[in-house]
Amino acid sequence: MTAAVRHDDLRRRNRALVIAAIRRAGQPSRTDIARTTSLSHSTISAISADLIAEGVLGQAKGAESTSLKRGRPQIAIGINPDAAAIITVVLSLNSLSAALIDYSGAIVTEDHRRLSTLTVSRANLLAETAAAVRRLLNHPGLDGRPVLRIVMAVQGITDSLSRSLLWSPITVHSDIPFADVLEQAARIPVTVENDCSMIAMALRWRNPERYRDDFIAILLSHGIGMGLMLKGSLFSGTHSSGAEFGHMIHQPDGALCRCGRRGCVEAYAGNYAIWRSAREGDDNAPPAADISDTDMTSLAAEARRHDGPERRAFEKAGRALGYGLGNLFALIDPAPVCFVGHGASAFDLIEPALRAAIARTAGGQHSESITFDTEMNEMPLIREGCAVRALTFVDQEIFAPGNTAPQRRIAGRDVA
Amino acid sequence: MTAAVRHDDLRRRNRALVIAAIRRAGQPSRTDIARTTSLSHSTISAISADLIAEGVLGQAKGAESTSLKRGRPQIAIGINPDAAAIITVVLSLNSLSAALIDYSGAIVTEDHRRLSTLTVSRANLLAETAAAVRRLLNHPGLDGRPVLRIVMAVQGITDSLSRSLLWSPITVHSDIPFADVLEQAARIPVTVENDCSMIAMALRWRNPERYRDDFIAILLSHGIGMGLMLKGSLFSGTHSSGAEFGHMIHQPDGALCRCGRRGCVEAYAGNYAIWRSAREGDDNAPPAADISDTDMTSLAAEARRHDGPERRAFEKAGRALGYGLGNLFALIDPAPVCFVGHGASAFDLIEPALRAAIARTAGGQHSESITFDTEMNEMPLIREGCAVRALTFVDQEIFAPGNTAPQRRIAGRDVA
DNA sequence: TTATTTTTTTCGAGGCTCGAAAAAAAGAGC
DNA sequence: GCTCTTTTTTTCGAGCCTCGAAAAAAATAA
Repeated sequence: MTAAVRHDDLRRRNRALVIAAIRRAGQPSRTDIARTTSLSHSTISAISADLIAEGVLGQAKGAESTSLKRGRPQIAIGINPDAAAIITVVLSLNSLSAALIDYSGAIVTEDHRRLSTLTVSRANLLAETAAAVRRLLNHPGLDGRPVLRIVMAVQGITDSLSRSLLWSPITVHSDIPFADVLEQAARIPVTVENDCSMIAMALRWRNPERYRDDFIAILLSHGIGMGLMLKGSLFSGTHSSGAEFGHMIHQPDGALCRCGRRGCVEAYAGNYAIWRSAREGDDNAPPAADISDTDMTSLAAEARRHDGPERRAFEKAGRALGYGLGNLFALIDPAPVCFVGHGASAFDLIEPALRAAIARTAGGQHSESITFDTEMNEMPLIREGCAVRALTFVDQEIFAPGNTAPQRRIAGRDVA
Repeated sequence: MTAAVRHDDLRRRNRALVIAAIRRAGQPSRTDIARTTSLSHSTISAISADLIAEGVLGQAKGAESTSLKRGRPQIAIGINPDAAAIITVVLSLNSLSAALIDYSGAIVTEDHRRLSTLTVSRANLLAETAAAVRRLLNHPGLDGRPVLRIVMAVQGITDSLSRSLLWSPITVHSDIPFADVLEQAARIPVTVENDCSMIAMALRWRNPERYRDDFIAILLSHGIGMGLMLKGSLFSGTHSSGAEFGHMIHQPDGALCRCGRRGCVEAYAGNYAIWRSAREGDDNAPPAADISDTDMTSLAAEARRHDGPERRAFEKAGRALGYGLGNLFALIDPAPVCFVGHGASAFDLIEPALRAAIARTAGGQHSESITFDTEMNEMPLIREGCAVRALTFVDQEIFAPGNTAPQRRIAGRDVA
């Protein structure tokens, strides 16, 4: 039983639809928008006139209308970069990085800091995060734009309302109310998301051909993360961000996992697990805290050079990932997969065992036809995903209503 | 990017909303409907007047208005049972059962047949199904009602469009186009669904307190099936009905499953697996084709009587189910679970091992608080789920439009 | 300079929901 | 038995929204 549809929902949704269409197309004409949204020309005309008057959109008056066609030239409409701004915050192991992004999606400035996440106190972690946001809010490049949304991505489990980090491998603290604290500090709505979910958002934004409605992003790094897009929307658990692929049990009573349990996929496929298996040969040894990317690169090089424990460690990782993916496919059916992160650079070592394992599962009936993709660098993807998400929020919630003048609302918000 | 919202969508959706509210409430007044739908009184008045004029609803003129309150008495509105009818078809191992159900959800008549599904030819299977539908269409109790939808439930995997049975353990045939064939035979829109999905629908209908937005129905019988409700809608795979919980791999290279693979949950928890483990003690023995419920009951009795291979077989089943559920919970977070089918009668033997296994998985952090429910008889649930689904279709697709007179459309449909 | 073509805007029609007021239909009180 | 109160339902006008058709705008082609 869906909610009742009121009359003004109509305009709200169609306004959001128009903004989204422009965002995707870049500089479309009104006719283009009418075609992609399947709204009538009159409606597009009315909505875009409103949005231009409100300063959300701008007419690209630049003489780019070098159309060689006959007839009245199209007038390109674009997102007005100065209409608003958003902030992205990415917290990962020993690093805190924030960015100020204008309403068209362009980066205004970035702010990186090293932060010993494993040792920092709870209060300092929150204070550092708030300080990064405050630095961006005071940045001259902001230039008076109202900052309307902050989206923060963290490795770990967030609550289903996207307000707190419930648990994370990068800190000893749990239930960290980032959204509450940042909202208090900045007076701007905040959302806390899982990093891999943001990777999935970014993948769809970058390559909607391949990553449209159903696909899987798997982050291979110290641990294993997953972002899952199903039927066009991000999958999340009922109480948390869920999708804890790395902690599905691959082998009951198997290798010791960083989470304290046994036999998790991560306990075979995380960096620490591959390292442990290759160098120590003991699945029950306590996981190393941090293994550098360089270490993993040389481990992979060694595995490529000759047969031995290194090669077998990567094979075991592939086998665990394959069975895990196969179990996932049993539930959701096969879908395109993108392996993200530095671990993806060793995908050649992982792939054969992974495919062999998938072929032995229910989801692997057409395992040859499943395609994998790799992307070494996860950080830009995470930031981009946060930006897409934040801008979508702004589009839908702030600029969509149209009943009360949005300018006033923006001006009324305490920004700096 | 959702589709454009047209103006007439509004009425269509609000009409469907009103019908749904009435279906759930039974005999509500217009004021009741306004409250539950949060539409205004005027709108409810307009919509219900239309629907009554079209014959979809009826005013319960019976002097049930024994309200002791002051003021104008409420006028109860109800679904008009004669407005339409639907047919449910349930195909399971060696049984084909269909029912004719009126628009209020009451059963008009039922039609059971034994059918050797494992040996019947493809053509005969389709012919028998079509014949069952045809018998119902010729039943005098139909009484001129237009039959507007057929929903068929089958054990097995259906395609994502709900038109074919892709694979099923109850027959050797695959890719059986039930929807096409039945539509050809009856000239009525047909949907083919997974039986466990229909169980989930029925559970929510029966007990929305417990089974609201997120819950899991697990069918314990010869094989293991699952119906999954997530965020208020039935979960399905991207290409098929998906949710093949029974064929998630519990133990790589483990027990031989009916599906030919090794280590599936079903290969430990299906009836044949429990039987095999208790009586043969060899996990690699080929699965028995059919084990009667009586056999399973006596096996369970023996397991309760004394320690031994019987008891251990049920424990192994519980362990497999527990790890499987734990892996599922890692992805979707814990949710209420209902075990359905004859196998649920041995839940007392399964539960301890099941809970112990869940506690060792990522999803089992609060494993004590997870509640399980059992329901021995799956057949009524499946039929009820089909009925709910079929009636929802009729509500939304047939009676919602309102632009063209529905009466004409109904009359124009070739029914008998 | 005129005709053609294409895009954009304007305008009226038709629907929809909503709030307020009116109408309807009972019980309560004297 | 009559009037007052209370509650439900209907009616009516206002305000939006989308759409199609027609008009206006702005270019090229001849």
